[in-house]
Amino acid sequence: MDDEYVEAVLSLVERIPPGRAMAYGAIAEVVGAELERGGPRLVGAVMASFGGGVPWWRVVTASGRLPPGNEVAARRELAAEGTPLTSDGSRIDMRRAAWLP
DNA sequence: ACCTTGACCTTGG
DNA sequence: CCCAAGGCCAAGG
Repeated sequence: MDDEYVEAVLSLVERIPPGRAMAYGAIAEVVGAELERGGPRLVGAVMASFGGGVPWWRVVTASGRLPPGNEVAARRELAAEGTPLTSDGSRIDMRRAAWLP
């Protein structure tokens, strides 16, 4: 992916308010609407390589599952900012937390 | 150019 | 809830 696409994704993630979240697919739709390219998998690739500088814990799968590897840190952040979670606490409740710019 | 690999998504069993 | 199948876009070997 090129820098323009990476920038678009990262700047969008930065705008997600605390306590809310966006799915990879949703991000792909918003960004793709302007740049005419990309998709959920590409967004995932961007976050994997360049997501370190943004609130990556607010980006989850469509079903609210947290990204692999950093569940521990993610849970702490989410709990701290009061993100709506499912009863078992393992996933984000996307019906309530979903956010669109 | 061909094939494999992903922080994906939806549907169906 | 878990798994498999198809569809998806781009990168890397």
